[in-house]
Amino acid sequence: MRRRLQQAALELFGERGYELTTAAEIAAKAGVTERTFFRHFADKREVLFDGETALSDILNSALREAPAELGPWDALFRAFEAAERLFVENRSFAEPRHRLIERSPALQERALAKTRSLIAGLASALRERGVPDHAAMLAAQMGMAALGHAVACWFDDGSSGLGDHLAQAFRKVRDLSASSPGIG
Amino acid sequence: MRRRLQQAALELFGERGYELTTAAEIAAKAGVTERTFFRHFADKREVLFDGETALSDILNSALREAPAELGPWDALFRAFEAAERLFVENRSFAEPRHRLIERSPALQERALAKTRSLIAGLASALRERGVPDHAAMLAAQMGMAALGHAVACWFDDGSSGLGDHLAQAFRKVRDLSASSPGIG
DNA sequence: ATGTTATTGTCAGTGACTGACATTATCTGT
DNA sequence: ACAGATAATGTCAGTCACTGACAATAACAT
Repeated sequence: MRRRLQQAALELFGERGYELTTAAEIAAKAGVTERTFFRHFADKREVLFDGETALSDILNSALREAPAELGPWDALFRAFEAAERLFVENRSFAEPRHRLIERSPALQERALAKTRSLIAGLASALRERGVPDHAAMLAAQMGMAALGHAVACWFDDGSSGLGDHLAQAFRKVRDLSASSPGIG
Repeated sequence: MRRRLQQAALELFGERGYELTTAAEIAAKAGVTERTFFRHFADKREVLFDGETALSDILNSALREAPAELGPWDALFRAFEAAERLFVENRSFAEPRHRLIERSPALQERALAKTRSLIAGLASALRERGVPDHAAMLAAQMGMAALGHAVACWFDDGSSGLGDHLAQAFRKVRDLSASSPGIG
């Protein structure tokens, strides 16, 4: 049922756009009532954000299983490497979805919130590895920024694999932050 | 009028919380109609997010005026230094507002969106300095993460100034990303 | 005083979302 | 196959965010 609703929503959003599609229409297309729609999804946006637990699970377990002697930055890199498969497999599904989100501020807000909760999960896993509170959040945000950068470059330039772009992104973060402001 | 509405909203949100306060109540407390409220603010959340242009302006002009030979990381540091005053002066107003936002997912989403548009502005200013497209976004995100970290530490430990925390945050980013994943 | 313009009030309407309760599957043990 | 429990769905009424259209009023220039 959830799948049917998600499918109907994707198609309608694709045709009329997110704001011009009512929840009742989605429900009707799926053959149910509007009320049923809101029993499956907390709100209209949520119908597009449902596969995110998989990524979170992979990242968290990868962080837990990473060698204890690894620092947060290397641990994050390993975690993202472990999630590479997920991105590659979902690419064809993720791209149209991304275009939808781009066109609607409301959806962008929700996407940001989802990313934020992913970051919070990463930070929490880093804290369990002994990283201090705020530093864990900082590292998680840096890592997520690097991941996003890698994915963006990967979308632009498919000739290299996501893994290559990821390693490059991590290097870029190091190089960008290499100078010492406040000293010079 | 905007001020009156914002003031009324702040008080009501403080008493009953954001979700339990209706736009009509805010308007009534300010002595106007609900319709007038929505003429001044695009939506109910926006009443709490209105002073953000000041920060954006300072950062952008600081980035434009920074010496051209400075790399993105140092330029960002200078920009944040230029905005320090703004944070110090608004601290007493920002703290209760922050507590309100923390308590409401809807407000958190909006706050994230505002931060995002700030980051986008930074990235755009960096591009004008010659930083390539995606790298500009990456650097802007890193900088914003550092700034957020500095502010968080500053809230926790007021004994040092925000400037000190900022320099420390930028150092932390460098140190965290210093290792070379994929090599070891 | 008169015309202009910006701000507000009024009203009717749409659409997201919720609570309460009835109805209908779906499943379980016998 | 049957009765009873459990879960998913339908129905309905209602609240609230938000919008468009138009009237009323205030502020201001001429």
